[in-house]
Amino acid sequence: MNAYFASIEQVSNPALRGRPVAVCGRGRTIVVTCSYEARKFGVKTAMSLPEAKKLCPQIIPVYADHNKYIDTSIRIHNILLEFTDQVEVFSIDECFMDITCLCARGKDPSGENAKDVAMRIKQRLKEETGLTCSIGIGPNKVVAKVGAKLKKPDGLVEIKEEDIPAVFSKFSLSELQGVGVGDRTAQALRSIGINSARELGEAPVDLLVSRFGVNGRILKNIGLGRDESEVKRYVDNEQEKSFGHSHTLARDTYDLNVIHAYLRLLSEKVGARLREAIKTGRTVCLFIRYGDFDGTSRRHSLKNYIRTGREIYQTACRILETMLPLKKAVRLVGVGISNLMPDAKEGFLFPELEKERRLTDAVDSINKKFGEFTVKPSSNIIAENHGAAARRILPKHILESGGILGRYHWRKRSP
DNA sequence: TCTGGGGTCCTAGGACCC
DNA sequence: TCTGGGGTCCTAGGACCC
Repeated sequence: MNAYFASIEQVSNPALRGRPVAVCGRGRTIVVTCSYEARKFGVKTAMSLPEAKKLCPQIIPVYADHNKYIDTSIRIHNILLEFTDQVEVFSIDECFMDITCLCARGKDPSGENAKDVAMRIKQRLKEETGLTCSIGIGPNKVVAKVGAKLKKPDGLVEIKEEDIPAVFSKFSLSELQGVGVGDRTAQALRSIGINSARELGEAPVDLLVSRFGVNGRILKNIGLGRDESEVKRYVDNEQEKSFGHSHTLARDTYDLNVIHAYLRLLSEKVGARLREAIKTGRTVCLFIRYGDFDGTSRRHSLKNYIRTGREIYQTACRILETMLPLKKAVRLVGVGISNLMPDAKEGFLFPELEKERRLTDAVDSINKKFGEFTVKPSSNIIAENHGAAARRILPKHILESGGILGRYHWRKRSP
């Protein structure tokens, strides 16, 4: 999809159409995606918002609404599934499709070729969602993906088998970005004298394997525009293996109260995601990024599977203790859970746990109806305000509390 | 007032088991 | 007193993707 998040915002809010829009986070943030109107001013993804404003003072920042983008993606998948069940989800705004069976290819002179099918897909997507996309057609996924990058927005590029060597021989390494040759790999390749797709394809496989391990062989194939992997069927797309949330603090801090408050908030988010997916997990990961951008993560695996924000928070706190005292001010905290298992939803032996399950179920159903964090632990207010005032108002035991309804807080604006 | 937030996969080394 | 070999699981950390 083209300028995906920004385009969705423009479709859902007519006031944004034709105007420079930057979808971004809250606080110290960057441009996640920007509209083509903003790109004309030189605004790019990953730029800080102040930087973007310098280039384009009239830019309209819009706070990213991830759930909206996921919903749109699912609508797009359903449209693609009208064409074939071989729809492989690659990212929130990219899919591979195997349309071989849709192309009559010579058998029937009046039949469709790949470009006809692609035009129909583009048209359907435009009608149903108002969004444009760029489609690349090729004999394999690597070639199709490179093709899709060649013309944006609203592009359609076909690279035929016989044209691959000619097309790829023109590419520099940076044109292979997004196909498995990121910045670091490109840098490493340059350091061993490989500067283009052609040189990558011609490089001895032993050299690449000794430098890049299992990826060495894949890299050589990318240089040659080769890819043996199949397009997965939609039903065979893999389930998520982990959930996580992270947040950059308004200011770098050593204040453990602030850090704990954010850990609690993030843990609640992760727990809610986990329960929505009807899963439990047993490995909690804590990620800290310091003011100098140096980052570190630690994990801890539990014997039992957990499902609540409180349990995730408690585990994250234990991990945090192993990282104390803080050597540097903290810029970002992140909490994740992995080692997932389907939640059997069976009853608990202990009444306290059963009570907590009923509590989280009730909170989840309220939040599902009225919005995220309509009901939440009181300690979350601290993170949301991130101010000394909130910290003074709330006693320590509330910060550390969890799972008891009386200590949950009703949001003022809630219905 | 440079530098978000969501993920996956790979590797190396240690602990532990049989 | 000396001490193999196969395997799994866990963790830290790096690289990469959008």
